[in-house]
Amino acid sequence: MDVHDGFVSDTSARLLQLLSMLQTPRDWPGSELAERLGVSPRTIRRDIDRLRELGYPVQGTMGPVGGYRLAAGKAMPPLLLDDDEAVAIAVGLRTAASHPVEGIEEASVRALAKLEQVLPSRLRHRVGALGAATVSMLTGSEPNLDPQDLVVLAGAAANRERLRFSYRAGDGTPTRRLAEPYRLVAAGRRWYLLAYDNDRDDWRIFRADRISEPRATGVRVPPRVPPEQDAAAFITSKLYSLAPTYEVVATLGLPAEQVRQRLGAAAGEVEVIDQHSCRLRGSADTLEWLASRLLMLGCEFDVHEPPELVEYLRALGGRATRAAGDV
Amino acid sequence: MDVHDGFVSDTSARLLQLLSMLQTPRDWPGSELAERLGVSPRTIRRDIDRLRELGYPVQGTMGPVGGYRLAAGKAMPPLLLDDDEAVAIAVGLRTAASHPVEGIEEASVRALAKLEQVLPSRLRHRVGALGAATVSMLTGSEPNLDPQDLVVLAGAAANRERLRFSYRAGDGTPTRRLAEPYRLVAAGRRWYLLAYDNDRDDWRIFRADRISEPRATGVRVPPRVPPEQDAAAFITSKLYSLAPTYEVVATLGLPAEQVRQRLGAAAGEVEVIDQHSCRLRGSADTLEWLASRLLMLGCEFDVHEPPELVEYLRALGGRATRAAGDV
DNA sequence: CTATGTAGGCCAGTTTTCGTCCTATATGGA
DNA sequence: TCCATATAGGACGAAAACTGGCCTACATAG
Repeated sequence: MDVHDGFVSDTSARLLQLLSMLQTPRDWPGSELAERLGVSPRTIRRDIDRLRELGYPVQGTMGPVGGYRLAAGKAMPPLLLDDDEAVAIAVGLRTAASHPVEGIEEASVRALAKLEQVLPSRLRHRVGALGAATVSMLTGSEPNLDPQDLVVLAGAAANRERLRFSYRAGDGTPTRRLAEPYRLVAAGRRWYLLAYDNDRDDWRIFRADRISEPRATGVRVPPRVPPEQDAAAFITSKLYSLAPTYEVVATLGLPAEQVRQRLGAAAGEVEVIDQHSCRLRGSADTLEWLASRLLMLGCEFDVHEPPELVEYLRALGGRATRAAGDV
Repeated sequence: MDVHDGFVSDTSARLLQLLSMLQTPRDWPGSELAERLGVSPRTIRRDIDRLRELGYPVQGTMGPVGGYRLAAGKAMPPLLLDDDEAVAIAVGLRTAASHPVEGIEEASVRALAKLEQVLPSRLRHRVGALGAATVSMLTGSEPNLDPQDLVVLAGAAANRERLRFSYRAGDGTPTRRLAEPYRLVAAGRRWYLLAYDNDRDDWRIFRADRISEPRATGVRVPPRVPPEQDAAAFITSKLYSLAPTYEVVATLGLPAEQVRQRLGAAAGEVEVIDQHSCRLRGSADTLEWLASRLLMLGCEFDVHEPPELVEYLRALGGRATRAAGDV
């Protein structure tokens, strides 16, 4: 709990502290709130009213064991976090940004940008240290994508700031770029930046994990007209040339229902074969990801497509068997 | 952006909206803020002053391209999230709670509890749907732990509320329990609840993933004296009888430096053998976790200890090889 | 039934807040 | 170099809000 109690007896400051206390999962008697905030109980009751008028439903239970606490309303109240909680959220969002969850990719980065913008520097160190240990976990041999860079890209896109960064192409040669970012989008577990390349004088799509050292120049540019009215159309039209996706077909030795439950509905289509097996059709963008999910099911399975996955599984199986070879 | 502009011309409400806008990663000219909030520019400047006095450093840049934005200060300002961002944070925290990051386990659950307490119900559905797809990913065959239950446990512990839940013992038989939770702690990727069992009249440690349907009774009980002055001591003394941990010894065909970088420093001790290989000693609590991390390295390796891991790798290797067998 | 908690009306005195002036200063671009 | 535009902030009067101290009503646990 914040212990910078006492003065700054501003009404607004008191309301914020009140919100902070009420977000704790416990009941606060009005008398205790009054004492801690240094005002009369009557004022506390008025403050509670104020919060309610602002749309934050403070739930008050009567009787000797009663008290106030903040309940769920129709709008999100401002979250008042202590240091540890802020770090925990930042770490969680960084991993979420590295392994985006379908449907909330952009929101994750927006939230991370919002948080990192105001995160005290002493906490930033902790986030970096903790994040480093977890980020490279599922990426396997993928080049690791720094969430911090993502935040810079998203910020520049939102702020219409010109951006300078170095980009290494598919063959590994790095180039220095100057561009006006338009949007940062996620497609199939990868991040792409749609931007107007000032050197090439044309629109380009950059893979975020090939961008390094992005720096916002601070120069704001007027919003440029995207190549097509709908940016999403342009992206999807060009994306498949950039994103190698694998179409999977496999037979699994597990009831269809269990597979759906374990893989989640987003995994693809699951057809029932018989009581003990099913067929899975889906798509993914990295072999490591695919192989990991299939093996984690713990059941027997046959992979029919794609051949790359078969090859990868053969190699992985060999490594595992050899690792278990000489005890 | 929130578009419930206009009235509710309360000073506090305006300050909150101002904070909300300033957290966006862009610059806001004072004139635009004044227009949106329906007050004069002078009032905006005064509000900015107020925020600064509250400890939130608003950074203002002069000149024709200037504007205000919230910078990182020494304390966390209240986070004002829109719906999508709140959902993204909740999803991130749920996965973080299921796979706790060392050092911030409790903070993750505290933050999640704080957020879920005030999360509007319409967003709660989305969180549930999105979370279900990701939670069961790394757990493998582990019984999945509902983050929602964790929140209830943490809340009850913080609020000193008596708790009713059903607990299934190691042999699978479920029992109904009534207990006074003391603390929720994480140890090695698992959650444990230290509580006073009212039926048994003694202190017990419950594994959180074996608890189902926890319900806070709403009855607050006076804080009970923990069995030893330091709860952590009691827990660690009893924990190892509950938590099966595996001590790993393996030889990896990868330079020690790369292993440290890829696995993170927390993975264990890495000894240099020669330029191309190293020896890893560490501990983990699930075989799936161990095997996955080792295989994701993509290098050849030999597992010396424990025998269970060898056996698991042999089985997994067999499955992978068979899956790749008939193309 | 009683103690304890929330809920809220009323009133007077005080404080804060707001808008409209004003000037000073820093910055980017023509 | 000069100008337009931005932040930064002082002074003042009118208006609005806030606060504390009363009061009563009502719900709940023991």
